[in-house]
Amino acid sequence: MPTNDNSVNIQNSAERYHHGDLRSALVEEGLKRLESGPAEALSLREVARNVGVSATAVYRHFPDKAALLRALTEVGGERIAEYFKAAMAKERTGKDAFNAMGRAYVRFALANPALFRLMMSPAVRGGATGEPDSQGMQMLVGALNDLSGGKMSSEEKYIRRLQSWSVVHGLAMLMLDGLVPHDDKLIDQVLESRIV
Amino acid sequence: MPTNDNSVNIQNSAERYHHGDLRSALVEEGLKRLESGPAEALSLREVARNVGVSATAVYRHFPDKAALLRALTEVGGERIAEYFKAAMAKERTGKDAFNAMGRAYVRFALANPALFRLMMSPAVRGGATGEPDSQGMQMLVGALNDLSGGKMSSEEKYIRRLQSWSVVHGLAMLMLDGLVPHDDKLIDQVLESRIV
DNA sequence: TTGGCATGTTATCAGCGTAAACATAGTCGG
DNA sequence: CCGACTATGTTTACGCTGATAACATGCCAA
Repeated sequence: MPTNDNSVNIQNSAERYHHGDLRSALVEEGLKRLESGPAEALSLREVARNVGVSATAVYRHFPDKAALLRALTEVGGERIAEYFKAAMAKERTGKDAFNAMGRAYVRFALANPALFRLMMSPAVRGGATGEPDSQGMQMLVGALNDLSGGKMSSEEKYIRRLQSWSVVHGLAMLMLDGLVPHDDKLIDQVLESRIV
Repeated sequence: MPTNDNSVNIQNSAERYHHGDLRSALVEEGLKRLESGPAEALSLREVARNVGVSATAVYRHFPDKAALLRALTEVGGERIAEYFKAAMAKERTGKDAFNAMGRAYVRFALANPALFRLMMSPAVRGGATGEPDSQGMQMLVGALNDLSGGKMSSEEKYIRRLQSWSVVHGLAMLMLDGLVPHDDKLIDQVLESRIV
């Protein structure tokens, strides 16, 4: 028998008084619910119910609903970073890399609508102004900086960065909100030709 | 005494059983509440309370909460159209006109955050895909079409239109979500230099 | 072994959207 | 002028929600 088995003992967790790893289970269930509806339609009670635990058990792991949602956005940050990594792995040059990142950004948004919205929502990000410091955002900013040529002032770079982020973010939101049809080819076309 | 006085008889409407023009009052109060918080934080009961009417009176004028919100977006459509008209009145050439419209778009969003979000939210627009057919959107589309030169195919025009809308919409959302500081000069800079 | 602490539960509260039944009053045909 | 119809209000009630307080359980360390 191994001495360092730190995995949680499962054995039909539904019947045990203590769940074992309730926090993770709540996060996982929360993510699952975000796949079938917006964050506003996510109720703590439903999450608890689906995990098989009382409604108020959630409060042993999260001070309130916003805290659970914040935990979900952290997972979202990790996931979009994976999208970016995969996109960057193929394209290496500045322009191609940024285009790949842009596609990844929009596709992530379309693949995870509720989660993406949640990640961007100010209520859950604490209302603090400034770019999120997640790994994914840092990658995006890096790609944007690589993209802009060396002869620009730092202010010019900043404006370029904002322009690029705006196109990508705007396209993602417009598609998410059903104002523009979801169409992979369209994403490429909008992000490709670089004159606006 | 005039014979054709079709104005509502006011006289201390709080004490009369019938309100007189409850529907308008509800819409007005709804708009006021949107000035101090997001649409998700707007409750029918609170609106009714502030208007001085019972909670369920709302249902004589709107089948459900979404219907009231939809009425608010209609007012929003009229208001953004006014922004656009004012912007277009000054600048007439294609490029300047579009820049002016873009500034108006972003400024409207920043001046009416909750209302703007509501107007874009798919839940309230019935979930139908396609551009909203409000007067404001038609003006925006018109300006975008004017902007693109005559030598483009209609598909190219469409892509250009999407790109322009994406920058403007993206910048608005990023500022609204607190990811980019609210700064009038920044708006001009991002919308001005046309190479992305 | 035992006592404390982390982690569950039950009971309860106020607020929400909404439906059903009832009340009031303005309008229109006789 | 009067009575019924209809539009528009109210009261009551239901089930859902987020959240707090008090109580129960069981793991772990002294």
